[in-house]
Amino acid sequence: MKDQRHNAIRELVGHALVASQDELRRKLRRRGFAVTQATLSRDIHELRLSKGPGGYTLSKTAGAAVEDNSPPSVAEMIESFGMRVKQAMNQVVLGTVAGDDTVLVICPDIRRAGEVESRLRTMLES
Amino acid sequence: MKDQRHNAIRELVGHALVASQDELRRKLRRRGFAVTQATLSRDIHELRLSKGPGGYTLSKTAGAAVEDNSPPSVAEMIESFGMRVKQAMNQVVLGTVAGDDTVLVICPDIRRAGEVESRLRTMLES
DNA sequence: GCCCTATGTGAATAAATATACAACAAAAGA
DNA sequence: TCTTTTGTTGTATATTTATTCACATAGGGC
Repeated sequence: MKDQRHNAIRELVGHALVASQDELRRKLRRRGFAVTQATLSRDIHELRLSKGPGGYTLSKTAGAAVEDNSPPSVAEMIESFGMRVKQAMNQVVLGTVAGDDTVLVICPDIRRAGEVESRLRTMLES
Repeated sequence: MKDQRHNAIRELVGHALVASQDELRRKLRRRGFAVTQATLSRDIHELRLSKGPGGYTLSKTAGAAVEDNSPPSVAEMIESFGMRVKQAMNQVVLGTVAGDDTVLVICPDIRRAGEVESRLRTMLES
């Protein structure tokens, strides 16, 4: 019975928008499968379905994804502030694209500013 | 801040397994975004993310989820440069103790400078 | 026959997610 | 400036989904 029900679920989510498990339950009942929401929660897990803006769908690829507890990287920070790096004389400017905040790194001399800029670019590329 | 938070969310779900909105909330907090689950529910809807066996993902493509040879963290960088955060009027100063380089964040106004300082401090605390 | 283990299920409930509403702030008009 | 409008967010709560527990059934070995 379970395998048939799984097929019916695949069929349903493939052809119609199914927005919740309770909706799925009602649609299945019309096809002769009378089960509870708890069972459907388990079915959805077994079928590895995804729920998104278009309701439940068969998941395309199971992304492996790794655990991440690390503090934010420089690249992530600069990215999240939407910044770009540019050197001007002895200063390195991290200006926002939208133009709100501007970050200025003031160095003792031009050579040092070049080093800082290069290092920041390296960080951003990595 | 909403756009930047959205970028951070995209970044996070692309690189790490995010299994719930509360987990996402904790990870965002380490990046300086302190918001509630309710806000993340709205963000996820706006970003049209899907939730499946691999946690939240961008709807369009299944993220490749690469191994993480991560760039240096903000905390590490600021720490390694021996910097301290301080707000002065509409500016936030990340000054080196030894006095070589000085980083200046220039904001449109004092309130915004307060936000930036607070966000940087949040990043450093976590 | 009995006992044991697997599996499947529902009811109740825990956990996760969405939303109504109020407060507030920023932007737009007057 | 003051007022209005629009957008963002948190709190509290409603809704939805996952899980725990108990029970039932099917099959295998004795």
